Formats: sequence, structure tokens, C-alpha cells
Amino acid sequence: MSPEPQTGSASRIAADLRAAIADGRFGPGAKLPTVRDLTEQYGVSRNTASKAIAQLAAEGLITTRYGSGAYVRETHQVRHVGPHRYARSRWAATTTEAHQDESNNGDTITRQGGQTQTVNRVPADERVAAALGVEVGAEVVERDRLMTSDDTPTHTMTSYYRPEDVDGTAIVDPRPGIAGRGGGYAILAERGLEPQRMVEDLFARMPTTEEAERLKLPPGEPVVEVHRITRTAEGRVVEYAEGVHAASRFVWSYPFDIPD
Amino acid sequence: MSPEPQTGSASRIAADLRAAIADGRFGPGAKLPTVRDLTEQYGVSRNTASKAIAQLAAEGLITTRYGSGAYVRETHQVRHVGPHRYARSRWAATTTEAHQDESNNGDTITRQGGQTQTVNRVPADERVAAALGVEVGAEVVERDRLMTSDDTPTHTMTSYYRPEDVDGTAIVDPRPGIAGRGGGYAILAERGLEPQRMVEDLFARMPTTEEAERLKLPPGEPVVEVHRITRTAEGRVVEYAEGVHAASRFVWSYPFDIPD
DNA sequence: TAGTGGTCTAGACCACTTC
DNA sequence: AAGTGGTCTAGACCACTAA
Repeated sequence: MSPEPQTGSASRIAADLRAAIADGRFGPGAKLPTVRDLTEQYGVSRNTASKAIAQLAAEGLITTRYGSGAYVRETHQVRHVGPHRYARSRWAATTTEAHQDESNNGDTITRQGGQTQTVNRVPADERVAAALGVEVGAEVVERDRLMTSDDTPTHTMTSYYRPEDVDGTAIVDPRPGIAGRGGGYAILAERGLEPQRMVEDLFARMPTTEEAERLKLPPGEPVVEVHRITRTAEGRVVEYAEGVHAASRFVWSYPFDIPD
Repeated sequence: MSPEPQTGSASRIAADLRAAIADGRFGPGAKLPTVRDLTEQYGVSRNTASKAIAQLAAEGLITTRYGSGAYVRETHQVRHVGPHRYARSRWAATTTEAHQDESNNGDTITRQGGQTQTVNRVPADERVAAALGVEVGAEVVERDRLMTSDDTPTHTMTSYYRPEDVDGTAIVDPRPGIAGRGGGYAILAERGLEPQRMVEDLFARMPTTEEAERLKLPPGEPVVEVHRITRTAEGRVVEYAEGVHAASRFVWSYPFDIPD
């Protein structure tokens, strides 16, 4: 595929608008000319003007509101996340009341301040099995959360545990927040499975349509997938988690010493 | 922007093809039906069929070759990169012949096996200044590289140094490869500026059109931007680098201990 | 030269927002 | 009801590829 084999009116209009946004003629939140305006101004068909707008939307520069107009995207706050977010001091103080409410188990969906959560028993897929050191298809506990900030979803986080590690603890309590902060590490620690070491793998890609819907992603927003393995000091894996993050809301930060 | 306010034929065709690719009816490298084929099969206009193809291309699932057809994207090899790539053992053995060829300085572009490089003196922008601890606008040495694997670019890496740290060393030699491996850390070490500690910041976004061109990115491929600060054991910053990576070619891996 | 992807026009209808 | 974005058709021309 050659890069821009034909540069037509659409790209030209897009370029003009892009420049206008870049040098502030349209600030964040500003309304762009309507498709019909552009049609007139540039003497092109509706189709072409529409394509220019769609192009900018795909780049994540603008957002279109159906029936209303196209607007320069607001720059929202970016969260800097580093190893510190897992610090012991953050979960040492967490309440850890154990719950055994078996009747309230299963795929109940619950909601509470900032996150939605489901807890389930599912067969382990390949990645999960490899990480937790169980057979493919073996039953594991899945804790699926959708994290929200200011009413907009920021990321999903799906944790997997070996059933014997978490049964009877608050982790299998579907009510969110109970085992929410620290990913329930305090609870694991109480069971003699104190987390000590982690490995995070990250990569970026475009979202699937389902993810775009769940995270309410504007077109043109990539996601960052994070795979996290948590081990005890002895090297036993106590949690495997997969997160899907709206790319524009996070910066990951990792400090490390140069190895020998 | 509502998610999929109207689901028309184009999305439907795209969904069909997506499913066909997913379950292997079209394997990697396979040629998809032509736009004109789809026009007939689905009884839609060329425009609509074309849109379906463009949609899949934007998702990064397929690649279109002008005048030839649309093909399922080959899955290329993914590089797993971790702190180990900076290991001392990797640059301890590097050749470090110093070069003083002032006449060959400036923005000469040189090429050699796997990377293209330019070395320049530029005024520090805000990020560079903050990282290196110099004034904005102060002169710094910029070493800009384009890394290639199998004739396709994988990432750019732009390093910044304080002039007094690198003048007269092979780092300012525009010929690539000389100070290539290890980012010239051996050279810094010889000057008593041995790198010891790093911080990497990562985030993903869609590429600018310039980046898409330089990295030969297919539409729908995000980039991961990496900012790296390298310090000596004493905490002195010796290098600040910014990389732009084709997202689909890398997985970053970071191990760390849970902090207190 | 034939086939293919990329772009465009002109006109139409629909879905949603705003008043 | 008016305005706006989203989608579609039918037909056209252009740019590139491959034989």
C-alpha cells in the first residue's frame, strides 16, 4: 500500500482543519464548520466533506456528536501509573471482612463508585492456564472489573485466581470495593500469599468493536493491553490479570536499574 | 458521539469479512474479494463495498495494495523488549573508536544495516530541557535514528545529550553502527558517566501523518511513544531519548518488586 | 491492456439533536 | 421543524499493478 497514492479534496480539507486546530483557531471543545458548510466553502460534495471530518475523527483529533456537530476533542487528564500504585502502604490498611454469601455468587453484576464488577468461575484459556500454572480448561476464578473516572470508562481489568487461593475470601464477593483497592492483595497476604514481585507486559492495538463499545472509545483511539503476573516471594503465581486501557488516559512509568 | 448510530451495509460486509478472517477462511496473506466482487455479491454500490474494505484496513486487519487487491495482514514477529536490552554485557564489548571528523558533522544522513542516523546540534525544547536539566533553547546534541528490521521500519529513536558529555566521542559521529549498540553507553562509561538507572514512560496514540509515512505504517496502526531518562549512579542525567514505535511489532515487559 | 483500489459528484433518505 | 452527522446509490475518472 503506497502512502497517499492520490491526495484528494478530502485530505486537503482535513489538513486545513488540522492546521486550524493545531494553531488554536479551534480550541478544545470548539465546534467545527458543519459538513454542509464545508461543502459550500470548498465546493465539494457532501460525501467528500464528510470524509474529511471522518478522517479527523479517526485520528482522534475531533469527536462528532450525532445530529449536533463536530467538536475539537477536550484534552482530559492523563493518569501517570507506575509500580507505586501497587505499594504495600496502599493496601495494608484495606478492610478485609470475609464474606461467604454463596447465594450471591455467580455472574451478578454490581455497581459502586467507579467500578463495575462481576465474579465468575470460568475455564482457563491458554494464557491464563500458562500464567497460573494450571491445565487449560481448569476452573479458575475470574474477577472482571470496569473502571470509571468522571462517569467515563477508563479501563477494564480482569483478574484470574486459583480457586483454592481465594475461595471464602472477599475476593469472590461480587460487591465491588470490598476487595477493590490493591486488587485484593491484602486478602491474599492474610492467607499467607503475600504478593512480592510483578511482571507487566504492555502492547498497544486498535480496539475490537466490543471494547470500543464497553470503554466508550471515540473512533481512532487505541487501547493498551496490560498483562500482569503477580508472584509471592517464593515465586508462586497468585494472580494473573489482563487490562484493556483507553490509550489517551494513561502514561505508564517504569524505573529500573540497568542489568548486568 | 453515539456508538454505531446506524449500522448499514458497509459495517455488515466488514463484519462478514472479519468473521471469515477470524475463523481462517482467509488466512494471513490471502487475497480478499475485490471491491467489485463485493458490489455484486451484496448488491451494493462501489462506494459502500469500498468503505467496508477501508474499515477493515483501519482496524489493521487487512492491508490494501493499490491496483492489486486487499490482503489479510501477515502477522509479523513481535519483539519482546525488557530492561535486559540495556544490559551492561551488551555494550561492554562494543567498539568505541573515537572520531573527530568535524567535516563530516552536521545533518548528514548515513545509512547502514538496520538503521539510518542523523546527528545534529539543536536547541532544547521543553521536554528535553527539563530532562537534561538545561535551559530551554540551550544547544544539545540530537541523535536521530530510524531502526529497521527486514527492510521495514520498526521505530525511531531520538536521543539527546549535553554537548560537553559527548563532544569528541563516537556518539557525534554520524556514521551509524559506530555508537549504535547500547545507545553509546560504553562511550559515556569511558567518560566516567556510566549509566546506572533508567525510567521509561510509555503511552500509545495514533501516528501523525509524518510518522505514518516515516515508519511506513498501515492505516489503523497505533504508535507507542517511549520517553527514557538515563542516569548515572550519582543521579546525573546523561541521556534523554524519545522513541516512536510501530505498536504491532513490540511488547514491553517490565519486572518489578512491589514497593512499600 | 485489463483489473483493481482510491476518490469524487449529485442527490437521496435516515437518525439524532436542538429549539 | 430545522439543522446536523451517517449512510447509501449510480456513475464517473484517476492511479497503480500485473501480465
